[in-house]
Amino acid sequence: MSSKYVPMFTSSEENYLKAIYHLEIGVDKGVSTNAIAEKLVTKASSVTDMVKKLSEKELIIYKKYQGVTLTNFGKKIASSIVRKHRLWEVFLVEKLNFSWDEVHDVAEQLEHIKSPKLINQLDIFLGFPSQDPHGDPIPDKDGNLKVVEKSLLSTLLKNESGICVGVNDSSSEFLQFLDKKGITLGKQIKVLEKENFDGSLFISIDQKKLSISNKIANNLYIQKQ
Amino acid sequence: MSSKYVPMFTSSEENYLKAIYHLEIGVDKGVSTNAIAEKLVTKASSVTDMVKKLSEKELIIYKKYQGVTLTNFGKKIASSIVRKHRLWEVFLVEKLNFSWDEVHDVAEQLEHIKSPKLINQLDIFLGFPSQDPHGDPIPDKDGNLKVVEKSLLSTLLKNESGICVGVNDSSSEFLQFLDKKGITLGKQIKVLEKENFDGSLFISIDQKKLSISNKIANNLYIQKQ
DNA sequence: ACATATTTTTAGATAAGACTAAAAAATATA
DNA sequence: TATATTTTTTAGTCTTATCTAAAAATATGT
Ligand SMILES: [Mn+2]
Ligand SMILES: [Mn+2]
Ligand SMILES: [Mn+2]
Ligand SMILES: [Mn+2]
Repeated sequence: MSSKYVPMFTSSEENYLKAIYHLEIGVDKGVSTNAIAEKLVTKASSVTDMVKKLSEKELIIYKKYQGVTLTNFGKKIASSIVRKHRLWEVFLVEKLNFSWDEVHDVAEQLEHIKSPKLINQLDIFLGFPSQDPHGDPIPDKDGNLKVVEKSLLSTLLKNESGICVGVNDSSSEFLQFLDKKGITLGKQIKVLEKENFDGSLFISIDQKKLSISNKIANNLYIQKQ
Repeated sequence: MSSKYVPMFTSSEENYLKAIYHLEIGVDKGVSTNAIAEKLVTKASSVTDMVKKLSEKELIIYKKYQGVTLTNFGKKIASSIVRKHRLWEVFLVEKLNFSWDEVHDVAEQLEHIKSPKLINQLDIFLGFPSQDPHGDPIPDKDGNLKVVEKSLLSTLLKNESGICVGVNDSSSEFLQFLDKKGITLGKQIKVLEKENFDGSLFISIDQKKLSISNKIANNLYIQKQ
């Protein structure tokens, strides 16, 4: 009888790994203590303590004052947490009738449940979704992401159009704002006018026309057509 | 990522409340420190500490050396944890293809997820089940249990029969043993012979006949016919 | 280059929840 | 009733994860 060694980490350790995972995307330097502290709404001194522990466990590379980087091992753990988070979000929306602005806080709890079988079966039950309700990709078991081509709505020019495929900000305020305007994933958006002085857009979606600020356009991902 | 959910009670507090809830069923005295310690696989001194805290929060009545009793408030919290535990067990078996001997440990984790909407929607999704996979009743939102008439198989006499409706021991060893013998909830069992000297039974289930020990018969609930 | 500002680390404290060992109270037994 | 045993509580320690305040290192600006 062979039993596989499954490393156990505390929820706190997992949250730090996930924060570092998100923060190191697209940057080549180490992730700073302050950046982690800000993301986790904690103090820099707490981060220093935890970062020493994670380094001890070979989950991250840490040298004093140099910031941190995930090791391959750390990446594996972090992406498995992200995978769980996003699969649970799909479950909540698809099966339990949650709206996309209600799922995040619950998923923050569910992502720490330890059971390989649970997450495998959930994946099967949901039909192997590749994206969560916010259009973010769900890592596979090996941590690989299916990268989808997407651009910010703000990069569209006048008379160009695209399909709404994701959000940059997934705060419930922003998501509820989008709901109010009838902007949901999958919908087509066409830019009818673009104001130079403030970057605001006049767009059409469904049969409706509306204007949206530059801030909105900077937080909405579309797939160009 | 930045939202900090402040739970009303910690997982540890909830586990103590649940343990007391189960231990005080059918007894009129306070639940002893040692009984709680044994149930939670911890030390009596730890129990004393926690019991003081729960008493402070008016979840239990505690007087030194007298054992503890849940207050109505404590009962409400405890039964809501049991409700969550059992609903999650149903979910795992009905939707995720877990077998009844695999669900308990995962449900021990899931029962501490804080989200009233989650548990309401889960209840709807599962079709308002009244029992968990082990035949145990699921408390409603107010903590009320639908009491079902049931007896131990060992109380059946020769030539009497009944429907298998629950287990007294839900350890995975016992449940796997039942699986191996083809004994699952809903099946009819008839007592063909009853040995006086050791209490063992010779029974029929489906088309098969088999003998089971008194220990088994003492851990299986049936509804008499 | 050097003073200033910012970032990061250290030192020490706190709180929750567990433990061990020993004291105190309750219970059982002779 | 006196003694022995068991149960429960207390006292003190440990670990994890936080915090504040202060020191040290790094980055910035003139
Ligand atoms: Mn989320
Ligand atoms: Mn998401
Ligand atoms: Mn259970
Ligand atoms: Mn059960």
